[in-house]
Amino acid sequence: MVYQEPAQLDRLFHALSDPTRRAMLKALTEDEQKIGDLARPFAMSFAAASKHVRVLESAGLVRRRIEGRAHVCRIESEPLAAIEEWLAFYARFWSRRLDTLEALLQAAPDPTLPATEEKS
Amino acid sequence: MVYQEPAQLDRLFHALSDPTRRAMLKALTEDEQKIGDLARPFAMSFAAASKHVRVLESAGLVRRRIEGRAHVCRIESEPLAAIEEWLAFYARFWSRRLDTLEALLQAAPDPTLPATEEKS
DNA sequence: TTCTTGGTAAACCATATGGTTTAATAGCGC
DNA sequence: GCGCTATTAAACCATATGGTTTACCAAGAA
Repeated sequence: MVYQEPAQLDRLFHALSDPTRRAMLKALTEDEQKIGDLARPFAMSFAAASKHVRVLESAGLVRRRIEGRAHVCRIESEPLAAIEEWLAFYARFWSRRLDTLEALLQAAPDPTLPATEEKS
Repeated sequence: MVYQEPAQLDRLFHALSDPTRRAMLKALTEDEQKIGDLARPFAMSFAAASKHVRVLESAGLVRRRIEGRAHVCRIESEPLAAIEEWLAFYARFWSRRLDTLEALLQAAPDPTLPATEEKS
């Protein structure tokens, strides 16, 4: 069960409602990034970017590891499964979905993870 | 293409980040509801509920039809497909997903819609 | 030790959000 | 028209959000 209490969904959706944060998340799919790396692309102060990271962190979407003076961030996409789950309930209310999802299933048996339990 | 400009995703995620609004959305899966119906379950003023509906509406998740003095709301779940699409990119980064999705695909060939184009 | 770098903390600011209450508007029943 | 019902509008309030700036602290480099 990926069930998350409502507050967790709140934080999750809220974290994703900002384009900067979504961009950061995307950047993190490339590789781990230091806070500074994450901040650089954006026209905002370092401190602001740092706050964004914290929001992502508190939504569980980012994990932070401190290495010396650098804070290294890693995407933690597990929480997104909670959204998927939430979405599932509504899936039957739109049509295009089946095509989309099916494509997904075909598409990408995770190339990055060590092929965990992929549909056995 | 369900592509939505970033601002649309912003509005979408933001609309969903509030538990009241998610509850309203869920209520709307049962049937169409007047604003008053939507408001009733919540410990808040009518006006407050009305504002929530507007947020859902501006995210495209609810459509409003005026019938006499009543405003009748209907869920518009199409925009959720945009989230699904956004999520798709990250899907490969978590594992449990495949099981979940597959279950979904089996589960519910939409019982409410007139069997549109279901995977031909 | 001193300087620079990577980052947080704190104070502050403008605007957004979620709520209230009190009008005001429009449609139905009488 | 008169009053009740369904809803919005407007004014207001407290708190949250997204940003800034300035200080501060820890870790490498010189």
